[in-house]
Amino acid sequence: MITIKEIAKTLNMSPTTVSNVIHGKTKEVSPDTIKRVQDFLEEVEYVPNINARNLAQNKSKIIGVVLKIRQDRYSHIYTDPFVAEMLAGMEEVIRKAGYFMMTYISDDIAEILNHVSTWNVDGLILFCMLDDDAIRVRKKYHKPIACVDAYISEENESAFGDQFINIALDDEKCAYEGTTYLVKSGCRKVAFLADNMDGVNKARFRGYRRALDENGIEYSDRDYFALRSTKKEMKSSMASLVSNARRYGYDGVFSSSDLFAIHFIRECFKQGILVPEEISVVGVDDSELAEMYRPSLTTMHQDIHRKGALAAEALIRMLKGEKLERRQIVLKPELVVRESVIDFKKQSAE
Amino acid sequence: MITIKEIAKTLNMSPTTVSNVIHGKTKEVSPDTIKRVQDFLEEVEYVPNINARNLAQNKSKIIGVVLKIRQDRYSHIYTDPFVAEMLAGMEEVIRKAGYFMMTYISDDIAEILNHVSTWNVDGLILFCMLDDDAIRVRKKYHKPIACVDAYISEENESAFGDQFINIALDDEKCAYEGTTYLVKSGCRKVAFLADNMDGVNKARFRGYRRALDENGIEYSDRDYFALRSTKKEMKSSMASLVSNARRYGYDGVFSSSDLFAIHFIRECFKQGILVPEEISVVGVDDSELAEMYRPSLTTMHQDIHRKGALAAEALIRMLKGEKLERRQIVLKPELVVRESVIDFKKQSAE
DNA sequence: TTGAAAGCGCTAACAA
DNA sequence: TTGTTAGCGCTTTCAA
Repeated sequence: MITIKEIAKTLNMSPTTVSNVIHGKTKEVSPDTIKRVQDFLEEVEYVPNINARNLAQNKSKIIGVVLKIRQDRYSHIYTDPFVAEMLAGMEEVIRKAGYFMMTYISDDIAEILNHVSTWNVDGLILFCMLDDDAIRVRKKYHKPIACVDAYISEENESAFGDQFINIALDDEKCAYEGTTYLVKSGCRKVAFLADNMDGVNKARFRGYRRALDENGIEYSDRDYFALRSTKKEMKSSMASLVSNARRYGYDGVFSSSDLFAIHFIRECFKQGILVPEEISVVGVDDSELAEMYRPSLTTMHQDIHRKGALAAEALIRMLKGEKLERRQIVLKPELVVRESVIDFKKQSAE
Repeated sequence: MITIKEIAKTLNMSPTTVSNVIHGKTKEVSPDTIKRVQDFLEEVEYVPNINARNLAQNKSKIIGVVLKIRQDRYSHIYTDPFVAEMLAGMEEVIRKAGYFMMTYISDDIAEILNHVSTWNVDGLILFCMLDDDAIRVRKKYHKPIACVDAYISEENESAFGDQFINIALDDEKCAYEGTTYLVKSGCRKVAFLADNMDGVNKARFRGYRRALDENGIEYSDRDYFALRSTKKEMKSSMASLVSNARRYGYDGVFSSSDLFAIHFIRECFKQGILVPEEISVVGVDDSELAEMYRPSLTTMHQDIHRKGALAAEALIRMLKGEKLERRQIVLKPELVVRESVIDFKKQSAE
């Protein structure tokens, strides 16, 4: 690889001039030299050494995407359709803006911080982070941060300063509408399926409860179908949830993700329970799976690709020094009716 | 961020000593100084500046994963379950070996080479590359390369030198066994579904043809179901393939991927054709979708995760200076019987 | 309009 | 056992 210094020597000029031409700081360079340099650069196929550049400029052009996740989860995080679609959205934006995406998977904040600071990462996208974790990152990392689906409590809001944005979904509404749809379709005993009660699911649970309340349906603790989603336990856990659903006569399930919804339905068929005839299911996400599956999933659509893209775009705007108007963008979910919820009219016609 | 020089000054010693301790070159350092340095490093939470290190050592600790792909494909490459699983396999190995993974998506070899050389990438994993493209990369890039699913012709073999390995599947056998299974199950008119005829699919097509030949089934050009898999055309293309299948009385399809198989089946149901009762389908990959779908897919299993991991492992061994015994690793596919092929016994019992 | 030179943080060859 | 120093390739300030 040829260096600027060598080029300068061959062309009989100083490295400064060459560097200036490369960076288009061309106001004070004669058209003649510009041409000479540019031609030569092409001829020798000059490629800058990013390490040197980063060192000199104290930056990296890297955007770190941090996926904090328990290592024993059912699927590797890349194969989760939601994550994949989100990453896809980010990747495109980041690449087109001339940055590089570096994903980092870990459940250890210290490790993450370490990584981020050795690479001198210019900006961070945090996914699946809880309050305190995000704060720990912010305390040590003073460049722009974009979160996806974070739940930041009021008291902590201020700690984040203005180099910060959160892209979220209106989770309460999401579950409220999904559950309401189930009830309106005739379900009387509706479960809430999720594998944790963190920020996102806590909000969804609230929405679910509100829908029950407003329709005069009583909630009992048994209605929360707590899935164990580790590699080892996922299958057996799902099996026992489904058999519970049968035993106690559930006729509807609001699932906190399409992925779980599909696993649930699959297990239903295995146990001889028909979906949607005996149990109706509503998912969340409308990931690529939802339309593909059979029965196709009735689900709360969110534009995952856009969510990723928005996070990346906002981050890049911050990197350019722009001030963002908002610290939080909340996307609206939308019900997509497909086949996994019982068709009320059809049913009553029989 | 504190630097080695600063640390040295505070501790009243030279940067070299500090650097030596950091790197465990501790044979020539007194236990006392070692302790002092280590304690201090912890105290100030020293983190090396990778850019500086890379510059000085002329390396990067980055492994580039190049996904060469047409931009207009049906799904973004991250959301392809096969790719996701492969990346997952790579990521784990790369991270645990102390390297960093940087994915790069492009269909422009020049751009890829450019990227690789600015970042001074230590090793490369190439996916979905054709012969000549891989050669173009090799010509400019002289560090270790691992390919996944490349088809290198004999004449080109030598051009790659020994810093090279290819991880492949026995594609001919894969299609041969899948097709044979369809025929043995009673299918008489079997189509071959794929969206291109590149290396992998060419080999699979050969296997498919051989299976037909050996069972005395004649092949006609119409039996190749050429799917158009761009975003715009995928759906309509699949629809017309399925209606063709019905018109000409196909009773079996060997699909070059699970993903396409599922889309095919989905479209069958849309058009009122039953799978497997009227058409049997065999896929390839056994990606996470296969088991999840309904009917679950009978498919040629390959260990995708392992494929990714193997590529990464081989690459890392090359980076460590080991000589590999083989230039090519060929994985064996294995038939996994599920629900998408007609059950012969059941059928004849009726 | 162009050039000289210092410095980014780290490593490594060599000297002490 | 420890220290000095040059240099990795690029940017940038300041001088010419």
